[in-house]
Amino acid sequence: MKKKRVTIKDLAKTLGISHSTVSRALSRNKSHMVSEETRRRVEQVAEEFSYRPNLLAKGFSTGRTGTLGLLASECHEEQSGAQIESFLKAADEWNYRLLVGISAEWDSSSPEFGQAAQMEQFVSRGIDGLLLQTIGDEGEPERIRSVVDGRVPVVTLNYPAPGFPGVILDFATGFYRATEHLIALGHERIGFLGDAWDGSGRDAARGRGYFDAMNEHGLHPEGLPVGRHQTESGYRLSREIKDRFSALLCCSDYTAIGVYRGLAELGIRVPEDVAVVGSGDSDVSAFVTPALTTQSTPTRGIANAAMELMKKIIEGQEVACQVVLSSNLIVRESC
Amino acid sequence: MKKKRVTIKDLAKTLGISHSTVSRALSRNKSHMVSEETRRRVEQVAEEFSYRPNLLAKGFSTGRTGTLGLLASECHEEQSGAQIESFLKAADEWNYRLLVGISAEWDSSSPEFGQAAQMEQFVSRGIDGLLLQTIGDEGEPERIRSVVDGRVPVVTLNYPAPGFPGVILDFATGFYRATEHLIALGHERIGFLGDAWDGSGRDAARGRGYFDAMNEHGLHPEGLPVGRHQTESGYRLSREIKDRFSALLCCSDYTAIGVYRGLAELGIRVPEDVAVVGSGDSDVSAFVTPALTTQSTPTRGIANAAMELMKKIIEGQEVACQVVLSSNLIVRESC
DNA sequence: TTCGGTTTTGCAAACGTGTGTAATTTGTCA
DNA sequence: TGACAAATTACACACGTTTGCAAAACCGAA
Repeated sequence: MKKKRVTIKDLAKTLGISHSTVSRALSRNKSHMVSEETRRRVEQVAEEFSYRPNLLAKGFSTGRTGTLGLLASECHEEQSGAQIESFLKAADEWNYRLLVGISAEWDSSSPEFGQAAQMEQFVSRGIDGLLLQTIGDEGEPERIRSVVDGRVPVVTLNYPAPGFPGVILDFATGFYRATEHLIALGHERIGFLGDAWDGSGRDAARGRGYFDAMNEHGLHPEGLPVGRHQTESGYRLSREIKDRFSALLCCSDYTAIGVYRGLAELGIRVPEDVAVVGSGDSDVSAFVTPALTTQSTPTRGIANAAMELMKKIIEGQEVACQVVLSSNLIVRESC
Repeated sequence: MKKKRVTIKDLAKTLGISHSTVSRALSRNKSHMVSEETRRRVEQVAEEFSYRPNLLAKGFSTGRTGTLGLLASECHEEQSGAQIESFLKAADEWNYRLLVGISAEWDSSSPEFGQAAQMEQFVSRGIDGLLLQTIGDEGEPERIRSVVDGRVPVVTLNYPAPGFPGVILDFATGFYRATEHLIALGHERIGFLGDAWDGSGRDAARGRGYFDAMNEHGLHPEGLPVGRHQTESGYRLSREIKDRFSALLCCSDYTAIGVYRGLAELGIRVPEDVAVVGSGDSDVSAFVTPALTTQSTPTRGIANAAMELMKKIIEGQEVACQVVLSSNLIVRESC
């Protein structure tokens, strides 16, 4: 069943030349070392035999595979999916393949398949670079360093790790503005739904913006930890809101949609009784009722910036350590 | 900067034995060819040097890489993202890595980066199997065969391709039941929102179920093509609905949510004036108002079934050509 | 024709691992 | 102690490609 692949040697044999010449003829940048004449003949035979290079062997030989590793965080299923898609498209445009993994927060019972193991797997498979979307304190820089150990360039995503280049969306300023927006509307009891315990955690940056804005206006910040950002989490938490808050900042659109539902069941109206702000500008956010005011999240922009950074590092350039993308508030009907 | 990796030869040298012995000592299934004594010594030194096998070289040598290719369709960003995540988790559990690609419907201006090219890339990279989620008539079996050519086992996803094993969710029966459900509620003017032109297309199976149910009850089926399944599509289409229909079957939850919004703006109530059914049982579907009646879509089940199938094929077993998973209707408030 | 230089080609090694086969060691029994 | 089988190890090659270096071919000029 398994057919033998056509190799470079097969071509060489039928052409009556050495396989190294064939190799040179087919490699784009070395083709000046081969006469135009033979290059054409080689290409013709290659076409005829529908030769496909063994990229495994090529990568093994050159140390370059044209493959990047993407270690994504399992945050909110749907939202992180959109981000993954953006990376896939960006990588495709830069002519890279992507080995994708999800750092397993969901099953800590088998630590051997955790983040570090995935990273090692990727590195062993000869990736040219690693896109790392770590969560919370899982991403201790030393641990990353110990695994990768300067062998593979790393670009961190939305999580500034000292010493590693990365791209981060400026959630802090985004949430700062969102909070100010709510304050300007007259709100004082503004709650924060997200995991920003003691200044770290998944939503730490958003939390910082929120805290700063509240403090500067002499207001008392108060937050509710969410756990996994799912619609259900927002629904569940809405029970604890009652009349504690007149406005809510959610770290995910989906959490916000869950809040919508929960509040509605309690007879609390949005935005009349409670204003709600989301984050992510997800596909649905503009179409729920009331349309959700949310923080824009340019997944394609993040992906492109990360790829650009990665490309530069691979090519040996020095790069600015952190690329910061700004996020603005998309004001709709929910506040 | 780039450090040299510790190889099997390095271990051999410090141990004063040949590298082939080291190889055998470290390989799980051949370790009976090595004395217990040396196996221990090898493992100890390997640990000490923190040896990591070069999986590229291993794959090159053995022809097995432990990597699968997943060629996903860009359907609806969020929904396909959830399915991709399920595959990643399933693959991880079976100890496989996933090379992920998206068959580029979004940029047909560069056909060289289309589906066939991605498949070739994957095959050239030495994947052990290909998970293929094709759309519409893009997935002509001959084309797949010409690229893969019996070299790599293929499992198709939600798209039965003659001659290829695959796993499909029984959308047809699911939509048949959904349609019957609506008919039982007294609806007669039931519209279908999806791409099932002339029996093929992305939503063909759903369309079949719908058509069958309508015909069997002597009702006139009528469908609106959607294009990309996004929330916005549903919103846009809702303008064309007016009072043509008293019930709508949407091939995606997100389309349904868009319809919600559009109808609301026109002063049409759900479910009083128009009943709506979605598909996908996405995270948000239970939390929109009214909670969406939808067709369940077990992404994990699909992923697991596909992995199981793939594993069997790789191990050389004969397999049933199509695994069919059933889908049931989750009745909520929208009809 | 011969020389020097340039272009083109071939040889051989390298990348890290697996594996068939032969060589060596070990163990057992007479 | 010697012989023979069994267990263990070493040698060498394979996998497909790239690449440094030397050899060959070519070309123009003296």
